[in-house]
Amino acid sequence: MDSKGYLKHIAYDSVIFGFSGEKLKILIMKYHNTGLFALPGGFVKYDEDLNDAVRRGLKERTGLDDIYLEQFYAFGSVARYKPEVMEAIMKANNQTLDGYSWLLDRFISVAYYALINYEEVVPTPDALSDSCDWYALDELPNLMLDHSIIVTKALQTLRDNLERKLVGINLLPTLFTMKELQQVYEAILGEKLHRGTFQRKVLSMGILKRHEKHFSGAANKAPFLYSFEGSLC
Amino acid sequence: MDSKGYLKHIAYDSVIFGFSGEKLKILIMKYHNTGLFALPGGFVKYDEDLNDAVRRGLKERTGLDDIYLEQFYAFGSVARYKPEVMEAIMKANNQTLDGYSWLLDRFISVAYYALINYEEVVPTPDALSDSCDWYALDELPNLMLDHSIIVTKALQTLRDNLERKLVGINLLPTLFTMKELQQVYEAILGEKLHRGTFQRKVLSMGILKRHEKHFSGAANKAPFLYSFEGSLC
DNA sequence: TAATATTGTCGCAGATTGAGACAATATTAA
DNA sequence: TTAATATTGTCTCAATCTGCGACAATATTA
Repeated sequence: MDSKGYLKHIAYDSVIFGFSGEKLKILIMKYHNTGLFALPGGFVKYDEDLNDAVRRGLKERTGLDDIYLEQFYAFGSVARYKPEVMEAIMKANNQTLDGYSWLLDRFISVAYYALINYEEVVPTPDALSDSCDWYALDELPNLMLDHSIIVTKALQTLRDNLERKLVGINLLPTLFTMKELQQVYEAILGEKLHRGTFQRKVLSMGILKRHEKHFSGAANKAPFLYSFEGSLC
Repeated sequence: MDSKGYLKHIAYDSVIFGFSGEKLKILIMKYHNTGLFALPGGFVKYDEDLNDAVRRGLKERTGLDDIYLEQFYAFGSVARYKPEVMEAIMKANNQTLDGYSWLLDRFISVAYYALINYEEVVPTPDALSDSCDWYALDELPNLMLDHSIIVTKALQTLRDNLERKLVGINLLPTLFTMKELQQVYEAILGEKLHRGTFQRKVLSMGILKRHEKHFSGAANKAPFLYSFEGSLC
């Protein structure tokens, strides 16, 4: 157990979605002096639930508790085992490899996606990285290892789950307009939706509470504000 | 690396579905002299893809290659860490623990479900178990650890995926009648479906090929036989 | 006061779904 | 040989859902 109290061979990666400027974005880390971009990830302590490990990592990266989180796949191919990548990251940080050789071993990574309110987040790098920043899905840098595949699968799973639950709400502030909610859905699905149909469908689910109108200062009729009614899905 | 060439801390469990007697059934192992029942599972070799490890295990348990297989969740709570269970199994087999202490360590288990043609399978126990047999979902014995939860989640995921793809077909022989297909769906969903509506919907998907009629010997109009047309989903 | 951009809602046509009905047919009973 | 029976293949009809345009309401600007 020379692995600093972490389980060997097991890692997690997280695809943290936010919504801003009518676009879906995710958090990406950039490692010191390597030009390497990666998903936020981490390891699991010996006495820690896998899910708790991920929440711990999310808290460190975003400052948030109580995040909407969904596990979607465990990536376990041999092809993703590239010790030279981890070695480069360690060396760029002047770390000796003593006691860290377990990091060069093979890992199976359990991937999660999270949905958060963009405005509440303070992206925070870790010791090995010099940035943790938002990137729009259509403007991602090249990601290391199989992280691009992980992002693709995260988005696909999110789309599949979108119809079952009203998860899109987790990407918005407590109060939001129908138009904002529609824009979230359009960003996730990658297609335009008909305004009337969307509103009719969402309201028919009976889980939105309508509030007083919001006078935005724009040259048009003021929209209602809504909030989510019910337990976190 | 005293773990016989397997990755530490990582296991898999498989929920292998078959259809027989109008019921959904799964394969359950019974361990020697312990009264313990469990899902078929195993470990991942150092130079082996996670998915390949599961297929290797399925081949051993069922004799089949090319199985419809879907990963659905990685179970990683600390609560599932109960070394005394594994110890009891080993002792009941007169195994010394020398060289096997890695088996008493904590494991995260990646769970898969498989859909197979019941009639093609020859259930085969492994060295530690004295049976590998079919159990109907509503007549399962008590399963060790969190395996009951794994089964529940497998069934739920299967139901969710059922509408998206025509996966139910994987539970039937190459040639089948519309009634048989409907019975598979009813067994999975746990509810009766309307005959006319079901047939219309399935045929509208355009992925079934109709063959000549099948004279069953029953006192009624002979049904058509169908086969699945297209690539394995 | 008129023009403009959105919003909230409605109505209609087409598609989908749920449920029953009826003829066709393979076998058994008379 | 013929009638009875059980199941199959298909159809129809009503109810519901969906896509899409239309129209009035309204907050601001010209």
